Amino acid sequence: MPVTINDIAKAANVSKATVSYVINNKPGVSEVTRQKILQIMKEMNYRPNAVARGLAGQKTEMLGLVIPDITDMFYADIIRGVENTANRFNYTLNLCTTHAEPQKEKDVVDSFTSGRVDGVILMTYHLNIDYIYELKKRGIPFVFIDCPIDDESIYSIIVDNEEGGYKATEYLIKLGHKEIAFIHGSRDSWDNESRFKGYCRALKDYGLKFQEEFIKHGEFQKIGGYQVTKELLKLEKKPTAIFAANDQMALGALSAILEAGLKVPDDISIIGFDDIEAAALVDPPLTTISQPTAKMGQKAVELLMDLIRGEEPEPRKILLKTVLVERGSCA
Amino acid sequence: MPVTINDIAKAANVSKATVSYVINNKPGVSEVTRQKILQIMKEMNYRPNAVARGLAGQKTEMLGLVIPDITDMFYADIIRGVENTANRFNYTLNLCTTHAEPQKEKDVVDSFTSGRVDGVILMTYHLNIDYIYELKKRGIPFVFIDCPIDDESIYSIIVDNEEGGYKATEYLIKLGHKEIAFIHGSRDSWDNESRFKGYCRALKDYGLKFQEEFIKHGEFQKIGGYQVTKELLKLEKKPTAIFAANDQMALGALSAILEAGLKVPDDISIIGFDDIEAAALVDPPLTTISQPTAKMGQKAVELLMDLIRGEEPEPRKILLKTVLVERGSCA
DNA sequence: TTGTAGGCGTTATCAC
DNA sequence: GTGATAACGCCTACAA
Repeated sequence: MPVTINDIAKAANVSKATVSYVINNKPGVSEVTRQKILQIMKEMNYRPNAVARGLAGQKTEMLGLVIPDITDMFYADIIRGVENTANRFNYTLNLCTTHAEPQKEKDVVDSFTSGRVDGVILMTYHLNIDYIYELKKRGIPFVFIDCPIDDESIYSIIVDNEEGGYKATEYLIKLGHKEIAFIHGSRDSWDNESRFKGYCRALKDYGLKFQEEFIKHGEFQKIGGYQVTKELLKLEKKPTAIFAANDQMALGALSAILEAGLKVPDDISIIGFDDIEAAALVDPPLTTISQPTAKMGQKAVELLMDLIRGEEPEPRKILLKTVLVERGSCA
Repeated sequence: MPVTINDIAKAANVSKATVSYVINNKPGVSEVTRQKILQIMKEMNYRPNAVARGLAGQKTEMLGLVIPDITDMFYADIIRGVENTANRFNYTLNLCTTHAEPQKEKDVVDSFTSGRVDGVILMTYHLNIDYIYELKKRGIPFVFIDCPIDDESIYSIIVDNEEGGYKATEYLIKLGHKEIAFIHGSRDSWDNESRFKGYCRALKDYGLKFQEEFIKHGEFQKIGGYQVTKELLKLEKKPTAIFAANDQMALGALSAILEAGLKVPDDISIIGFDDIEAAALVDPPLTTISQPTAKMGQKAVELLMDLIRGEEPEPRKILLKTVLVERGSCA
């Protein structure tokens, strides 16, 4: 049986109210009693019960984080950003992974709307707008990262994927490339679409023609990138550069090219997206577009904290820029 | 203001006790009232407050996880194992990272001993035996993973690092190597010491002599592995194989060797430890010793659940074996 | 400056 | 079967 505020009060010969005051160091307690109580708390090794405080004070100092997968570096970096920032606010993290399963996403979010946490950061792919409106009614603050839904009222942190796609393509164009292939990720992915839009816009801005045969689909998988690159290499007019919508596919493309006896970047340039850890380790190291993962986590928490404090921060969308990481796979 | 059990009770014209019974589907409620209450709960979109349940029932259905770093693949895999298993028990995860800082480790553990969680899984490097005994008095169940302290009374999951070190060395020996270098990790690391012991034991068992000049220190860092390998390559009698105490250092060693114009594994073989993601991606892919990360997480949770249930499981130490992952860096 | 008492939302122990 | 009512440990008016 852990020691409670009552035990302290008895031992110190005061009421629990007084003890409570010193716990939360509020004014209105004489220095003598305060010191005495402090002393006794230390002696008895007292630590306030967080659950009881949560009930009484209506806040748990915990925040929920819903994320697809911890073992994916991209998410791991976000989580770290979230945790570090949460700690700054004396908040602790309740983590749930969904593996991007629709049902799991709902279950997890439901479990967070039971008073367990003061607010939730969401990274989900399948929650639809109705559900999210439902969520708003539950009265718990939440912030999306990369929200797949375009609704002005939802607080969210957004990465400017289109600008990233544009930047990648422009980089290749400025390097002198005119025949640039694009490897799509998942068809229904918002991120992927934006990157593709950036690609198209860059081509257009620089007066390059869009070539249907250079557009492939790799489903965000390494193997996908590998396979479609093989197809690309069979074309009579091969591309001189490949922009893959994520690094995994770029890595796949890289293997395919090397396997065909060609050199990167001498024969073909490759640029990826995400800047996963492996990107720096392959040979040649992969040039890519890096997402500001730590900042995404940080901004999400800061926004959420404002909401928890009852503020209504504006704007509701925070747009973060990507950055080009030049390594050795483009020339 | 979320709807409470009282609101439901009023709406259904019963007492909250009755509502509570149906929430926890306990017997002793007529089918009619049960259905009626269920109906109303759904209509009013009621969900029980987890914090209040925690206070009343003395359990939070959450467990704490103290770990150095999420962005390290090794830990990430462990976390995943923990989370999956915790979910099976309907438990959710409260995650805290320490970055292996001594003070942070203490703070975090302290914060978990405030009733916030039902039990804690610890992966720490600096908590000393006194503190741990202190912890036991607090009455909260805890399980260590890779406990750095050798005390029979502490519950912990242990990886047989020595056997892993032995296995790696033996593998090289059987490949015909006689000049095997060893790159140490951190000097004060328990894991590292065990791996080194395994290395020494294997040399001895196979009648190979221990050569001081082949023993280097890389501090578990890639750059460290790189630097000491450069030194190794300057020796008049170079080693024919290198066993690095972790993959990061092995990767560093790999770069150093390739940079020197030598081939792996033709000129020098390399074996690592941990099987991080990058190990499979480099060229040549790294042969390494893999730790059973998912199982470590799983076993830790299972053990902890027994403790939470008030059992006293034996034995208190669970020893897990490593596995050799043969790839292309040894010949 | 300190104490009393009510409340936070549940669970659990009794009676009825 | 169902309903009061007392915990659970803390916070916070309000009173003294």
